[in-house]
Amino acid sequence: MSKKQLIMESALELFAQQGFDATSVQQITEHAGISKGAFYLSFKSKDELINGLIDHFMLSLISDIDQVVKNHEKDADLLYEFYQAAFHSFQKHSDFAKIFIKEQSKTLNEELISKIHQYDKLIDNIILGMLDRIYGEEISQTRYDLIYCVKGFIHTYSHLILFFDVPLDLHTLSRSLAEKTALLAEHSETTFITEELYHTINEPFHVHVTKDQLLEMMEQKIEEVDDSTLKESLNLLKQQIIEPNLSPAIVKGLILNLNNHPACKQIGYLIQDCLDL
Amino acid sequence: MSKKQLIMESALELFAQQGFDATSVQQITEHAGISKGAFYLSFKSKDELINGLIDHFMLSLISDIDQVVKNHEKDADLLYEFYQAAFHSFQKHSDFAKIFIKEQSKTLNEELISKIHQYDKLIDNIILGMLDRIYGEEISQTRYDLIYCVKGFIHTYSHLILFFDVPLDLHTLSRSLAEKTALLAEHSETTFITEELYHTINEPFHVHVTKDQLLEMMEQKIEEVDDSTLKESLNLLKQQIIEPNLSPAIVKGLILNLNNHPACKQIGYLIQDCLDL
DNA sequence: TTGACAAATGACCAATCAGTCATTAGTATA
DNA sequence: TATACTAATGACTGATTGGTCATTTGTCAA
Repeated sequence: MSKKQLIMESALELFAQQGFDATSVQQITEHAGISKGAFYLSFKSKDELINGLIDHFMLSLISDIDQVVKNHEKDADLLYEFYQAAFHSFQKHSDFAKIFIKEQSKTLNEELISKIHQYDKLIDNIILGMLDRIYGEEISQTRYDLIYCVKGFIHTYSHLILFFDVPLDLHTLSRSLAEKTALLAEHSETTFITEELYHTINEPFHVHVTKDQLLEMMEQKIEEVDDSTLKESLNLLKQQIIEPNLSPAIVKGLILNLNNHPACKQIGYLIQDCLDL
Repeated sequence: MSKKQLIMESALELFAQQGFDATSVQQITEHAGISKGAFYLSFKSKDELINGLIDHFMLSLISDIDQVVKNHEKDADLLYEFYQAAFHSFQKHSDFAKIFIKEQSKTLNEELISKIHQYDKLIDNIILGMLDRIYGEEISQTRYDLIYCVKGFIHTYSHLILFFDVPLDLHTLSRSLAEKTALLAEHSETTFITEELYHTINEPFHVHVTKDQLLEMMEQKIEEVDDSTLKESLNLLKQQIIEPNLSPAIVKGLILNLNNHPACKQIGYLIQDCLDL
């Protein structure tokens, strides 16, 4: 196991117990059995560690669920499989899930909040895609409300899984939530979250840039940056804009890479906008 | 406004923005326009302030909702009225609601966590009482699941109200959630949270305010209020708690006197609880 | 054995924290 | 005006924080 991984695992455990702020770098290094200096050889700050943890586990969680939803053929069981994937992933990475569920405190810096918001949007898109696939036009009036209901179900029941030490039957839980979701999808009629409201909330920035302008800006940015991840992400996204051939999850991940770095955040938004995500 | 109230209001605003840990006593006193020493004349520690805030607003929130549920006669509109009360209370005390929704971080000490857990149970009881009243035996298999669904709905939609600066139509929201809740209550059949599981999680719980504590609070309130009706009602109820001798109708009337005044609503709720009404 | 280089250390720093207390300001009574 | 008292102040303390860096340790090839 690399030193970076060792630190991440030690930190995750402590963060889940105490939260980000209440866990000192000292504690992390003691728990990992290394010195404070060694920590700063792997991460240039505590913030970078937190960022790394969130990126790592969020992408893992999202790709877990995305894969299940994408690979499942029968629409009949899809809701059930979705909830199963989500709760099993929560159980597998319970330390991270604890942080994800409760630590939305504004203690975090602006950058982190926006990052979490972006991941939240990714999850929204997975849920929305699933619901549209199963119910199509039937839920045109309630699709955005349904996203919120699904997330609400997951949130409340996650508390049971994460914060109480009771053996639970996730199969029954997933079946129960699939039944509830289906009931709402098939019979609920009142619209609260309109298309307009949803987009007001989720896409506050909208600057129109042409494709060519954007490609030129990306080219320039590729020259500017040093980080190889950023360079590659930008190159791949450039290809995607010229000729789309990557899966949405990959594209979204690449954009998140950009959003990690303040210098690339803006261009990340523009690319996202251009690719209609 | 008393110094204590001034500090609580200043602190609440900052806590809502930054969280408990990230807000220093220094910041609070600067924001309130007083010195650090003056803070410690009103509160013996930062923890005492946080405890006071949670007690004050939680009781306010709970008694608001409880009163609406108890006083509403027509079962048909009850769910709607419940959601209306909850969301309006959230909007009224949005700073506290923000803290309540997100700050469940374990940064808090054990005492606080258990306190929040107890308040959560009070809310559960209000919701359960309401659901039982409307649906009775019909939901015997799903009543505990329904509590979690209702709380999940409130949680997700609260995000919209609290963290985005968009004008929202709470009437439509409450109607929409009442419809959804009714759908689940009438058609959902799968049981996940059994009676046994529910009680495993929520170990038996008793009145969290002792008689002596309550009497002390009443004494204090008697000093505070000007209105002679309130003073007399409080005095009579104090006697009733020490030695019951009034008829139930009179007691109920006295409590109603208290509930009419915002400043006494909370203590009214506690007295009601203590006298087993 | 030596020398060169990277890996790792922990004493140290400035900043910030909750909480204290000697001092001062303000006010009411004599 | 003088006295007595409370309310309020803010410089201070000791503890803790994230982060640094001169120093030591470990590991090679020569």
